Amino acid sequence: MTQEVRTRIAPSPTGDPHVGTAYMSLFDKAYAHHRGGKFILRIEDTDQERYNPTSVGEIIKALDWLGLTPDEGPGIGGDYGPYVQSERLHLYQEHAQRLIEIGAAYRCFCTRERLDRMRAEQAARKEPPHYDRTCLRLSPDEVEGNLAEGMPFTVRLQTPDEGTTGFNDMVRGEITFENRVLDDPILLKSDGFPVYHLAVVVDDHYMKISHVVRGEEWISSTPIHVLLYKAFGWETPAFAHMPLMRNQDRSKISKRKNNTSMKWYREQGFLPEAMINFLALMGWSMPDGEEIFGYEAVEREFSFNRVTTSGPVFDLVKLTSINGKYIRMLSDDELYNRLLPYLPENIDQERVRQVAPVIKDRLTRLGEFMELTAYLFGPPPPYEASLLVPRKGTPAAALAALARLHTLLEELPQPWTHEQWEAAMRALAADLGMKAGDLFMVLRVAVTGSTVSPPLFESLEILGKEETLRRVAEAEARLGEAG
RNA sequence: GGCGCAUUCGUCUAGAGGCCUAGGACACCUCCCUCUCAAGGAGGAGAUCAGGGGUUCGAAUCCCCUAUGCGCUACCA
Repeated sequence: MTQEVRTRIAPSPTGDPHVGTAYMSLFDKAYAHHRGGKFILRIEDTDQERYNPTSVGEIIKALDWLGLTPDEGPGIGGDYGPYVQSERLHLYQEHAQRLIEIGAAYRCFCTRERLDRMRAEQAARKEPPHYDRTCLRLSPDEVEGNLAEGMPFTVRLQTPDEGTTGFNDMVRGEITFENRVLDDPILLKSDGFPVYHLAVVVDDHYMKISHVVRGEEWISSTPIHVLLYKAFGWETPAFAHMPLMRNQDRSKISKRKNNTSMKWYREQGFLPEAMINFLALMGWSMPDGEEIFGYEAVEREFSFNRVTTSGPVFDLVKLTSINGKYIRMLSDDELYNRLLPYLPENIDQERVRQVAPVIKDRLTRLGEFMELTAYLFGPPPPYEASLLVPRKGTPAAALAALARLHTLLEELPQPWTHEQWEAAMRALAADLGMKAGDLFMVLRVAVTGSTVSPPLFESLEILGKEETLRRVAEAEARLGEAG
């Protein structure tokens, strides 16, 4: 029997849930599940200085929202916990100790100050920065002495001086590094916390991670990880380095140049399924070229062979376009339900139900609903009387048109539905010597306060006869004052 | 600076030696539909496949060099 496929996402809880975390999770989960395996969440909170306690919950919430809920993780359960690194400290310490014992790692008593000075000198000499191995040359007695004095120390991996270390990347093929360019990395910090390199290898091993799927930024440190697996005598997992999402200037996506918080996308009213579709299109494509597809399709079709190697620019315009498509695919009832979290507390929900189908084609984000339809829930925004006057018309003519419109609307029979009045209004326009479109525009401005609006007739129906007439009367007054 | 990864329309991509006078999507333009705006439909413009050398009967696809971009180069991840 082959080994179970297990992938993981390992975010550090340092702030808002990052869109890059969602991006990686999508492929992690899709691949694992495609192979009948498991997707694991592990929290990498070994950097105490950047730790943010609310972040873990936010990350889980964001993944849930997208439908990327992990199979194992903190608060979720699983047989390989704990899934938070700060609860596994003893493990890293034991393993660092083991590396020292077998001669693969050594204690380093150098202070930050000395290291800073050393690097400054190297830079001055135009040498690449690297640890000078002062502490590797310490005699056993010196080490014992330092320990006895209680000097703080870090643990460094001793990297080989010769040969190469490589690995086969599932998206990029063979990648090899000269061992001599490898610096002796710190594995355990002086506060007893591990550095990423140690923690990730120990955890991935004990959590039985079979495929390490992560960002391209990790390629350079993979040889260290490979060396660690070797030192421990463990089997190395498969690696897949995904392309990095980019800002418009092609630098690694950042919150200065993009909205990187998943919370933001949710608040704006991007649909999770649109988000998934968009993310899946970055660096991956469906075999049949389909561009609108859901998570199930990604899971069914996913393969690292179809992952692109160059970093895609994150394009909010395209996301918005996809989001609009998904909104239009919603039934009226679904749209109504999805809209609810984006509405003010005391809104008239029945009216929302009426408005939803009318606005559907015009919505690009759920959060846009109120700004597009405010005039249907309250008075129209203030507008200049001149807006009521058609381009080639006069204020007097507009006023006359409004008066006729007023009477017409008043006299129209119930039920108050537009099929009845459209013909009558067109006739009125002809009678007034106006283009129907111009007459409709006068009414539109009177009712919506704008020359750009959702459909006029449906708007009148929703507002009802009384409110419509009120607005027409007000427009007449406004024009009267102005003229 | 060193090392690594990358390079097809503005952007996301298709493309695994002949099907490519390079296809699709977003954005853009035109037209149709139309009460405005959208949505929808039909068209259009847009890439000498980074550049240069090879290999081959034939290269966007394979190899080499150069350029450019990005990443790493922390007791961050």
